[in-house]
Amino acid sequence: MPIPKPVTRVRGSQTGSPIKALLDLLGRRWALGILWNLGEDPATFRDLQRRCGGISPSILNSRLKDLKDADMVGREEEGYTLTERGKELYAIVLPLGAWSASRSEEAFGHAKPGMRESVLEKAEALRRRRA
Amino acid sequence: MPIPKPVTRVRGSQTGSPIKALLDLLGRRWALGILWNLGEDPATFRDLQRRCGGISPSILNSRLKDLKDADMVGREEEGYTLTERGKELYAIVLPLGAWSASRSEEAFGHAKPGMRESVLEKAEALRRRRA
DNA sequence: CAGGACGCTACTATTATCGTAGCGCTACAG
DNA sequence: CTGTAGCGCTACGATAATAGTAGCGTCCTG
Repeated sequence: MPIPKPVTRVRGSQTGSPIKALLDLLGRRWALGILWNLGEDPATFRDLQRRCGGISPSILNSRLKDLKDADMVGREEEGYTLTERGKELYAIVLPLGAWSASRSEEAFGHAKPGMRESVLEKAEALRRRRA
Repeated sequence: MPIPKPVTRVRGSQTGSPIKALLDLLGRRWALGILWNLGEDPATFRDLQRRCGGISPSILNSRLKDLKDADMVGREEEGYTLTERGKELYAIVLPLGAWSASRSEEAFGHAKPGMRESVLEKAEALRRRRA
């Protein structure tokens, strides 16, 4: 099950080329958030729901379906988890965490205490894992 | 949940930490697409509209406003263009292009003619520019 | 002046998302 | 056995986001 097939287009976006399909998938609300929250460790449905700040189950399920169709997440014993493809994607978007933290600090002058660290730790953790 | 107050929040998402705010912003439809299409060179309003495949002007304008508020895009003589911050972000998501192309190719064996090249050229171009 | 492109705004129709309630299941305690 | 609790998920009405089309005012060029 490939990346969003060029056939399954969504409203308006004429999803022709791969990049458009991808941007389209990631452009759906919570898609990136789910990817992000599954990045470090698997999570159960309700767990994921909590991590995302109380996302409604209908949407969570719908998004999970999208991501499963795109072969980004799979379902294992421990719950939902990223596939190889999902992990690759996660690795790509990972820098967003550190970047947003530093940028936010610069912009609003107040990074949330602990947040920057936790984000950077995440990045660090993955880097170590991949080494 | 005590929270900082980053960008403007949207429906439901309790946009707390910087990363959530960012994922929220990028999670809006066409946000990534606009970023992507502005990556290489500036574009006028209608030009951008065409590049995004006929996105409706109301949404385009709304998204541009969001991105301007987030200091990602600015408006210059030549049209809309990425700010420094926007370029940083673009640099982060740039690999998505090549990745989606290769993944798509692997998945259904046929990259859209011309697309893969154009994507890779984009990456190449930026790399040269930054070197 | 006509014609065209531009940046947008206004408006309605359609869709996506939210929020809550709740079902069927398992586990585990009383 | 009964109760309580968590789980994965579905259903559904309410509401916000997006699509799509039309068009205004402006600046050009001819």
